[in-house]
This record gives sequence, structure tokens and C-alpha cells, in this order.
Amino acid sequence: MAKPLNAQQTKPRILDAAEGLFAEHGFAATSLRDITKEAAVNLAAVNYHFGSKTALLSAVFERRISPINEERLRLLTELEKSASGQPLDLHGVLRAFLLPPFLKMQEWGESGRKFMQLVGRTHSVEASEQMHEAFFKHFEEIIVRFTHAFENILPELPKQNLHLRLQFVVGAMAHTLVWSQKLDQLSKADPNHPISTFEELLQFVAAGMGAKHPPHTLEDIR
Amino acid sequence: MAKPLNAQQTKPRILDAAEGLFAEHGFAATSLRDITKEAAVNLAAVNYHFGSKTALLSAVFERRISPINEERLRLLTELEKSASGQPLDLHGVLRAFLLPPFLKMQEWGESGRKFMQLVGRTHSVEASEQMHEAFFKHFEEIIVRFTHAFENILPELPKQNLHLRLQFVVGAMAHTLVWSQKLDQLSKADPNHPISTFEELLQFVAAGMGAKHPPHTLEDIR
DNA sequence: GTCTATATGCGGATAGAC
DNA sequence: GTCTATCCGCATATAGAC
Repeated sequence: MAKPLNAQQTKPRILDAAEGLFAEHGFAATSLRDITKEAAVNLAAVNYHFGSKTALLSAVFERRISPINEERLRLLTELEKSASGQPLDLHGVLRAFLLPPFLKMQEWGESGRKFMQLVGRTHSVEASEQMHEAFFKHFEEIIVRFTHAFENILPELPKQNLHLRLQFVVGAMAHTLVWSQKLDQLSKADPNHPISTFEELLQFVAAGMGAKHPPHTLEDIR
Repeated sequence: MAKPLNAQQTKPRILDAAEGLFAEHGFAATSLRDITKEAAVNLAAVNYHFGSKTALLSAVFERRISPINEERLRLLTELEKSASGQPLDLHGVLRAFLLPPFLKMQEWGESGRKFMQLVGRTHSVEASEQMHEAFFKHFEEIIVRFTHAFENILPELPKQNLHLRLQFVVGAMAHTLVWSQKLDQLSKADPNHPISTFEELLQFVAAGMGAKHPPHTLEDIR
């Protein structure tokens, strides 16, 4: 009960440090020296345990993305079961997609917050093309399953419009995750009326996804 | 009519090259060697003309952000004038905010597309804290004027919720600008039914901003 | 204003002792 | 598995000739 200070192994220490520094300063701007110093391990440990800086970044993604996407699919499957053939609910499916990252972020505390920042950054084209592959391969099943669900919920919306709108959802979500700390401060600005960033986002994108089609034309707006 | 090849000066060549490379690979991952090679100028030219790599990035921002935000304010002022005291229209104000970056992007062609990618990247925390200041100082007046306009349009929505929703708008916009090339391909996937990415975005965020408040509770959704 | 040459330091990665 | 020492290339930045 008195020596767990050094009990933490080298690998997770490196992962934690890398996660935080990549999130704060970006992949290219973070050196292995920064990481090993922060993790209080030897410089050579990164290459010994992970092989290279790029492989380390992959490992950072691996650790967090899988549980999030598994939870998304679990929630979606649950919805499909309890609907038993009936069309799904727009709010519900959006919630299945959006809730897991917010939940896991809370569950993981500060480390989770940093990771989400890194994810948001990656959405905006950080890192090389190879990194993008390593990142997006984790989302293939998610994209297929959720797109299909939304197509069934909104059969009248042309697919192109639907797919665009899903991109807007992703954009709003990514931005919210990146700035979650500041936005949460905003949510609590009035202590008599604390609101949930997540719930507000869900409300917003549900309205956006359900916006009636076709939209106003330029003429209507002027 | 036969020698304009070398007529272009060094400074704009550097700006163009830097804009493109910062957008594609990020600030930290782009070296002055990459830039001067792409611009076909001497390595020392950057430091001679701009002083440093960071100052060059500032200059890249300077050149493009000002015209966009001036146009935003011009459109908003125009709306206020023609409304002559009446409350403004939600669609109209959102359009005044969102249209200028899309218009300028088109106007500037490939260079504009790259710049918008860079802006989207910066929204997601690229670069250092100093760079952020240099970036966001261009938006102070925009934030004040537009926030005020939205508060008047949606007086029943608590300010915290309103401010959060504006962040969602910014997130969807930034993501759309970053991925504009791919999303435009999506918009034209069906040649019989080409749609406008911008109009679809406007429709989406207008519905989101106008979503009724208070939202469903967690209980309603389950 | 533009060039070459170079100062100076940091980057990822590794060899080899322990 | 962990350490020190080091390779070697590339980074930004500058000095000084033209």
C-alpha cells in the first residue's frame, strides 16, 4: 500500500503523455523528447515499446476509439431490437451516435478530454495521409450502420442531402468535443440554470437533420 | 506578352506556397525549405521578407480574413438598415455570417479552398497559443455584432443555450470548409439533382438554431 | 533583393553497455 | 527492459558576397 508510485508501467505512461501532448500541440510539433520527459521514462523507451513515433500515435488511437465505437453499435443494435421492425426514432439514433464519446470522455476524466481534442484535431486533417487511414479504418462499420439507419428514418430526404447533413453533425460534434472544456464553462455560466452541452447539441442536430426539404431558395431568403 | 513568368514577385509567391502547404500538411510539419522550393524562391527570402516562419503564417491569415469579415459586417449592416427597427430574419443573419467564406473561397479558386482548409484546421487548435491570438483577434467585432443580432432574433432562448448553438454553427461551418472539396463531390454525386453545399448547410443550421426550447429530456428520448 | 554558405540546435532513431 | 552516448539529417535563422 506504500509503493504504487513506481508501479505504473512504462507503456501506459508513454501513452498518457503522448495523448496529452499530441492533443495540446499537435503530432508534428511534439517531439519524442517532450513525451519521454513528461512520462518520466527514458528517451529510447518509445522506440523500444512502439517502434516509431507514428506507431505510437496509432497506439494512442487504438486504446480509446474501439470502446467508443463498440458502445455506439451496441446502442444502435439495442434500438433496432426494441423497435422490432418499426422505423427508428431520429433522436434515438443521433443519441446512439453522439452519446458514447461524451460519456467516455467523462469516464476517462482529463485524459479523455485530451483525447477528444486529439480526435477533433484529426478530423481537421492533422497528420499525414497514412495517419488518416489508421484513423478512419476504425469508423467503417459505424458509417455503414448509421448511414443506413438514417436513410430509413428519413426516406424522403435525397441521399446526397442526407449525407451532407451527417457531415454537419460530425462537424458540430467534433468542434464541441475539441472545445468541450470551454463550452462546459459556458454551460455553467448561470449557476441557476446549468445546461448540458451534450443535450443541447443533440437538440440542435436533431432539428437540423429533420429540417424540411427542399430548403428555401436564394430568392426566398433575400 | 511573353515574359510574365518571372513577373510575379517573391512575396506573393511565398504567401501562396505557404498557404497551400500549411493547409495540406499543417504549420509544424511544413518547413521553410518546402515553402521556398514550392515558391521557387531562395531559402533566405522568407526571413528577409517576413522575419520568421510564425510571422509568415500571420501574414497568410492577414491577407484573407479581413475581406471575409468585412463582407460579413457589410451584409449584416445592410440587413439592419432594410429592417429599419423590425426584428431581423434568422435565415438572413445566418446567411450573412456563412456566405462570405464560401463566396470568397469560390472567388479565390484553388488558393481559396486551401486557405479555408487552413482556417478550419486553426479552429481545431492547430499552432501555438500566440497563433491563436493572432487568429482570433480578427473576429472580435464579428462575434459581438452577430451574437447581439441573434440575441434579438431569439429572445426566448436563454443566452447560454444560444451561445452553445452558435458554437455548433461554427463547428459545422469549419468542418464543411475543411472538407469542401470532398463534400462538393458529394453534392454532385447525382448529376440530375445537383445541390448546393452552402444552401444545405444554411438550411441545417437555421433549423438547429430555431429548435424549440427547452429540449426533450433524457426521459422523452428513451 | 537575392544568393551561397554556414552557424547552431533539435529531430527521430539506434548501438551497445548494464 | 532500461540506460547513455551518438549517428545523422533537417530545422530555422543569419552572415556576408554579389
